[in-house]
Amino acid sequence: MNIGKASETSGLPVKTIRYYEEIELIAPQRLENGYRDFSAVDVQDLKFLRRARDLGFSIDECRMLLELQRDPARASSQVKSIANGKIIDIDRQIVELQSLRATLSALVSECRGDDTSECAILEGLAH
Amino acid sequence: MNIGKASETSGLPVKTIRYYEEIELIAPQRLENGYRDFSAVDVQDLKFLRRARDLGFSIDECRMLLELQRDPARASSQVKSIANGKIIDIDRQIVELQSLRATLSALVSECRGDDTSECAILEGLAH
DNA sequence: CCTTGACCCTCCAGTGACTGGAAGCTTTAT
DNA sequence: ATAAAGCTTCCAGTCACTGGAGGGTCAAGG
Repeated sequence: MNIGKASETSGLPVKTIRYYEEIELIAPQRLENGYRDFSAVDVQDLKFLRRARDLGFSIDECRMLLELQRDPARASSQVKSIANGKIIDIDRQIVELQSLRATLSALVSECRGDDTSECAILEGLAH
Repeated sequence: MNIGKASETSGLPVKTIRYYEEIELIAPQRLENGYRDFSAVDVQDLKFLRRARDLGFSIDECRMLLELQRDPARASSQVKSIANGKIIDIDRQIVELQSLRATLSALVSECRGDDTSECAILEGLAH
């Protein structure tokens, strides 16, 4: 299967797939004409990568997860701890965003938002 | 005031301040020896930038906000609409993160996390 | 057989918002 | 006089792609 089809099947852009090869996440075979030739396993890996990226795992985390997936002697506890770390990250991000939202929202509610120049938001930022 | 003091007073790293000059967010004077010389207004602007960045505004948004701050004929409605746009962005991000968290959390709860290789998380990603 | 268009290839540059480091001034303190 | 700290510019790297130039390959239609 060449790269266009692999892209369509995996849902990853062609450019991204080439990039993943460059950083050695995947290593598809090459045909005599130089075209990449994706096996069923390669395409599986691409799908795996897409889902893991969508879930917020970094490329390095994806690399670890992929290695674990390929390792028959893995312990599921290793995978679980990576995933738990990610959940903690996400929770931290959510808390931070909620705090930003509260601050912004307070500023906005104090700003009249008319055609005069007085503005509580700018004042709040200049503080 | 030279850059080290401006950094200390504004809370922005020296490198960041130089970068802000490069992208023309600020334009401090220069002394005869080539050193940047920050006025009180420059330092105010730096503080403003730090707070706005902390609140999640992009550099381009900060540029708009700074221009509005400097413009005595501004309408507070312009500022308010930028801030409201940012709140909408933040809400979108929060929703997305919550959804990721739910998915991850469901996978994690199905994974035994022991020393066996069977792992619901990897299976979920491979799907 | 030729052409057209859709693929594929590599390589280079740019994104956002910095950050690190090298190489070389100037100033300050001892 | 010298050493340390602070300043300057310029170049490269970060993360995870993305866009484009320039060129080779392949399948279908005339």
